[in-house]
Amino acid sequence: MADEKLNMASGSDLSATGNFIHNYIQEDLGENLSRINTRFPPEPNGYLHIGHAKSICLNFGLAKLYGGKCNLRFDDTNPSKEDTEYVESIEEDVKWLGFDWEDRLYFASSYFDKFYEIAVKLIKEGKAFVCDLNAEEMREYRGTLSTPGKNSPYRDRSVEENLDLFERMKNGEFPDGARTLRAKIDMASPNINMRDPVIYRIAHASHHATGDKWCIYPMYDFAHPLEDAIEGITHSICTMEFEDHRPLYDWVVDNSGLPAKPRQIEFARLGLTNTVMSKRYLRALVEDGKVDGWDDPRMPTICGLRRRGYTPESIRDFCDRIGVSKANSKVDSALLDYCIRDDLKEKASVVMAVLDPLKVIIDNYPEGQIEMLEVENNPENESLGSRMVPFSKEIYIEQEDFMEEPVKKFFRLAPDKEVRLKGAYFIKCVSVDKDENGNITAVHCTYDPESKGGNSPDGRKVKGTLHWVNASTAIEAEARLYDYMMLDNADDPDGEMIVNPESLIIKTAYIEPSVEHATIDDRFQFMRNGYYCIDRKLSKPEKMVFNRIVSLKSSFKVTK
RNA sequence: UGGGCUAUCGCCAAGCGGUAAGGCACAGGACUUUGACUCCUGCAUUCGUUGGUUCGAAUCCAACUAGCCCAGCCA
Repeated sequence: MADEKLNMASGSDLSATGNFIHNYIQEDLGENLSRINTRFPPEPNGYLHIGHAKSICLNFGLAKLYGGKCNLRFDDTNPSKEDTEYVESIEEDVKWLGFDWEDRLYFASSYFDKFYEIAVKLIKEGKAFVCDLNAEEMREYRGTLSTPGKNSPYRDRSVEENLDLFERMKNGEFPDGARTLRAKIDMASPNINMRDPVIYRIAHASHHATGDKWCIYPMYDFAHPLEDAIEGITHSICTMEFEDHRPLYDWVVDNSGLPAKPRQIEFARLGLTNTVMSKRYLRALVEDGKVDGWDDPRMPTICGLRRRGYTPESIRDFCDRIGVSKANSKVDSALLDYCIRDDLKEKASVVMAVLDPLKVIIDNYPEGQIEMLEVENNPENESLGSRMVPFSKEIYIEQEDFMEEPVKKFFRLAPDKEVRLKGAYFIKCVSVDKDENGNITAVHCTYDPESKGGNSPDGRKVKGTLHWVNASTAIEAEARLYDYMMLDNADDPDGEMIVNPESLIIKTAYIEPSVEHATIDDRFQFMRNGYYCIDRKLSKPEKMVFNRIVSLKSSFKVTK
């Protein structure tokens, strides 16, 4: 089932062009490869967001499509930033998105011995050296974007001395920053990444997985290609900023002595309107208390989207629709909205809830009577069945569904106008109660007993159908209405982060009693309003809290 | 400014020398016991610009222009 979905999500037609990565893979498959392997390689230093979801869908999707495997690998080569807390949340998120790495859960840190061995090999071959330059000196020697660097004075140490020094680095004889191991490539390269890059640094830090076993750690540029080669990854897919690193990636693979020859392919990161994606800004929002943690329902994090009520299916569908290219881009958040509405429209039961109540008194309805009316749960999906909804003399409708002086083309309730109450009766407005200030306090109607269920035997039509809720039996719950986290494109890196002040509006919702036993993964459409779910963090049986996942579209505009 | 990359509809994005797919958004209309959904219809004589090659160019060549990335002992 989940597999079918995945297959569909990644396009099952092998001849489909899809994107440029498919083209590369198909070329490679035609030549020297019989199958492909990919990997999703997060550093466990933070929470995953929807940009990672794009990469996850891409990597797992490609592997599945071309009959290969996708590994989950933690790129944990920098102990000062990493923590097991993050590996747990990342595993949870990948699983929740619907992907399965089976038994292929790997850690860069489990290859530390192998990396060390290869570093020693490079030293012996005269391809790496221990450098005593400090950070500042190294920067000076590196040159600039437009001027070449110059060789480190330590570049020509003997193999023996390098071997000795490197071992002593490993043994903890030197403090952090005292020395580095560098690849000996070309200080005059126009590509700065090739100017004798550091491949090992000293860091007396405890590693989340290896503890205090090591005090030297490999750099990304050295470790990553080796991780890929060791695991037999054929296509190492990463984001565009690593494009300049590809020559170094290839250099490391070529000089590693490892037989594999993974190919690095870069694609553009996901940008989304009305939000921020960079870890730095997301962290700032959390730390400054501008949002309710990493899982705030406005956040683009996977845990935030999950708490908001997005389904894994909708996120996969989104990732599938946005495509993959090398061009910088920013996808309209309206597409994500579309994806979740599209997924929920046949899955979610439609219930009635009123957020801005206006009391309606049905004058000719028997006092004290409550009758149960059967209403289908989803007109587009009969398999969702039906439920019973209580109805009586006093009900609530939305304030916006009544106008004492209706604007043109207003076909909801107004004096002397007749409308249908969904699944109940036709009602006609006969009078209005007002307080001393002239505010409407209640609307009086009469109902047509013949129209039970919502149709009149005489065949007369009404233009409007309103949702409603019985006043005496409604559940009072909290409704949290969300809007985009950021105003338009307010992610100004230099300015203060301004969260959209209307991104969270809390209201009281009066909901029909059928939602009483709703649990965490239940999702509903509040009729004519939007899709909602239980907030997994805040909702309690005695005081339910619903998150609005996304509103319904509306083409009705009041034109006074 | 050295190197790398990118530029096709408001937003994504196919296209790979034979005469501009698709999705979202938007606008009309039909339908409707959700002003939702669904269904029709419309939405790039034009592919950053300018030249060139060709019977023919978004696709090839040249020169411009604009944007993004790189000078961490981060990933």
